[in-house]
Amino acid sequence: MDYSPWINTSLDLNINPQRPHLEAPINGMENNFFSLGMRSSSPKEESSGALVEELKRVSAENKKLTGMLTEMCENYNTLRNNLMEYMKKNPETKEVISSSKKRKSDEISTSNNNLIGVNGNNSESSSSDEDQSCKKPRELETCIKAKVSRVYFKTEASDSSLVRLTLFFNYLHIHLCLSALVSDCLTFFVIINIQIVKDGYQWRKYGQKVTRDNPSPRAYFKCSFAPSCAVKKKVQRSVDDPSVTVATYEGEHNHPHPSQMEPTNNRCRNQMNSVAPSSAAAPSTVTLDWTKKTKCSNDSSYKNRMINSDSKMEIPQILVEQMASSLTKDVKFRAALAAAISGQMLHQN
DNA sequence: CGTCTTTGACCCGCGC
DNA sequence: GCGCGGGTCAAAGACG
Repeated sequence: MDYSPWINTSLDLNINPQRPHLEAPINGMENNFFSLGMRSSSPKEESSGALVEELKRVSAENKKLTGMLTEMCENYNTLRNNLMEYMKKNPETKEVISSSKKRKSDEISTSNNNLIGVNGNNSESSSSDEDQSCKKPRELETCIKAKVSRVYFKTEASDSSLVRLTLFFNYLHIHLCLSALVSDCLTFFVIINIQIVKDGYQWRKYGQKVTRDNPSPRAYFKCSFAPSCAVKKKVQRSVDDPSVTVATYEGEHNHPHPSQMEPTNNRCRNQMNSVAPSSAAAPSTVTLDWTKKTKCSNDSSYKNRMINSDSKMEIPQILVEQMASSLTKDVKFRAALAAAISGQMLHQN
């Protein structure tokens, strides 16, 4: 193990490309934690100057990240406002009735929930062939009888299955109770992947088809969380705007939201956290189950906070709460934290 | 080895 | 009746 006093907290944001003192490779976050706790042999005169320099660079990076986060929050607020305006202007979209060429009669009576049309900027762009066919009177009648409901979501096509926010908490000064124990500036570098899963449910892909009016393939999913759940989902990129992915939901779940159920094992938890394969399954990353908040309709307090708060600072506060909660639950984090504390205590003794 | 994804074949409704 | 097109099935392969 490299007991170098230097900790590479850089995020490579080109804030300061020249970092001659950061030559040692970083072998993961645990190493950083352990090296933090074990460092004791370096003269403080040498480390203090470099630490100041590092602190400056890290501060610049943190400033940039703060700007990125602020921009992201602004975009979110803009999108949400657009949605609210659209919902006000087009109240009928809440009750859009769609048709379906159902072959199975049992699917007809599966659901009777409302349909919420969620379209951001171009409300018509994401209209699929289903809702267009609904405009036909005959099929409209069929729709009413069938009470087949659908929920339309508009998502970024950069990730068709989930929106991944990678928040870089550059030097997350976890002082907490440690500030009393740690004499030096204890700096943790934490990369947190927050996966905002679209709905949090568990889906199984059972088909894919290229439709006539859209070159992008349409994927068919079934809810696989409960065998008796007949909810289906279709995911297809918008024909008008390929950068937009449209998910069409059919039916109503006959089981509680997965996030509301306590996972029984790690595998189950992993499946709940990601409905699609995660490409950034770094060993030291912490995955936050964002779905616990974003789709938990029963959590009225959180819902009100999200709806009523237009302040940009509200979201970071929520993020902080979730991060703190997830960090404390993470076994690796606790182990690394304990190692760091014990290392510092040994160092002081 | 179990689970999930892929993909070609098949089924079924609808229009002509 | 036939062809088209959307939706579904299921075997095979991929993956962890």
